[in-house]
Amino acid sequence: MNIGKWTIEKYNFSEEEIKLTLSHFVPKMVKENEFFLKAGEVSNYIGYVTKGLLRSYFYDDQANEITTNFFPEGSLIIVADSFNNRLPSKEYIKAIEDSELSIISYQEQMDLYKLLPAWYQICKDFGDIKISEILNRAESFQTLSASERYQKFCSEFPQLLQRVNLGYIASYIGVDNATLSRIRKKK
Amino acid sequence: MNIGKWTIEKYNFSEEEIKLTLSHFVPKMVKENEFFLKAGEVSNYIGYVTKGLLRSYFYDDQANEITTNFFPEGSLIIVADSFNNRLPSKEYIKAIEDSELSIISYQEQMDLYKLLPAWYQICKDFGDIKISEILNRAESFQTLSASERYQKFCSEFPQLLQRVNLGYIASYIGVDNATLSRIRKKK
DNA sequence: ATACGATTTTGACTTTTGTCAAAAGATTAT
DNA sequence: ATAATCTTTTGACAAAAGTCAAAATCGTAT
Repeated sequence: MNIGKWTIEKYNFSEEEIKLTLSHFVPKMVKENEFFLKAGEVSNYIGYVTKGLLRSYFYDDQANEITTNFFPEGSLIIVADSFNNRLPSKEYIKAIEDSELSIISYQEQMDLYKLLPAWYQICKDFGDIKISEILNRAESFQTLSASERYQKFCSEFPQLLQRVNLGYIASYIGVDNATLSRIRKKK
Repeated sequence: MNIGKWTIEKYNFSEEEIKLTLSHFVPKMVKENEFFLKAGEVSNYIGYVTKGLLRSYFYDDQANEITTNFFPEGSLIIVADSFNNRLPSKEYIKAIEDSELSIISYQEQMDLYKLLPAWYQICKDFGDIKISEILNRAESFQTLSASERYQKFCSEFPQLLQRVNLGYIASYIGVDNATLSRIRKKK
């Protein structure tokens, strides 16, 4: 089971353990424009995207839709605050394309902690990767101009450029729609 | 041992286990303007701040000093990328005031994993708190204006206002020095 | 192909933020 | 107390980004 960054190879699991882990996951389809999670619900699943593309977003005070993340194949979807602390989510997660996920429920995941002590380690490592990703994102906002953030987005996620609305990208990099259009125009 | 958000109370440790945990920590003083970590070094300690105030910063491409965090009493200092992946740090961590920390080395911490399986859980939970903090920070950049970010900083960290240079705050909220001065002027 | 809706671009204008350099104010060392 | 240094404020200006509304473009369903 090699799932990109989210690999469990390095934990030297036995066949047994791998089977045990995988047996706790179930497949799930999410059709284009359907929700994997709605704001107000408590996130009850971690999802690994095997196919397709989803995005997360929420509404700010002025009811603007703010895109916070894209989840193409190979992504792990965890709505950290909601899933970990059993709180209602602020975010929606919606499929941009027909998508296939492999999901594990909160409860199943708790069971795994008991059956497989390494599961804590795995989850901690996954968390560490998330931390690096978000730090990187915060740093971009802190130090880069709108146009530099767009450049960076393009080089980090070239595959997404063809697959998502520019409006989503604009909001993801924290820029007005019209401004992104102008940024793209000049070179 | 109640250390604010970073509490180990909820893990229902025995006296033994608490002693075991604490025995792995050692005290460390960092005088004003001294470094807890320098860029280029591999971060070898997690530090819990019991007294004083430190900050983390790095230099961007144009050699601007960018403040990324403040660590007053009650903070947990982990330079995630460097500590977890044993990579040289981009960041400096320097004391703004004479500070006292309680630190645990990478190795000691690894030993704790073996002696105390719950240590993984604790570290995962600490990571989850960090994730929420950084997400909150990224969201501020994504959705708030410079002056709103300053307001938010003031209400989130009122104690820091009196204790750190405005220049550090400006950089932390991603705003030019002169701009922050003007923001503060008008009301 | 046509028409509808959604997305993207454009124009004219405003507001926000940055830049640079100088002045004012604080702080520290001698 | 004074000089030297660091921090903060200010002014004049420039650049970046936002706003609003209309036009152009694209995609899809009929």
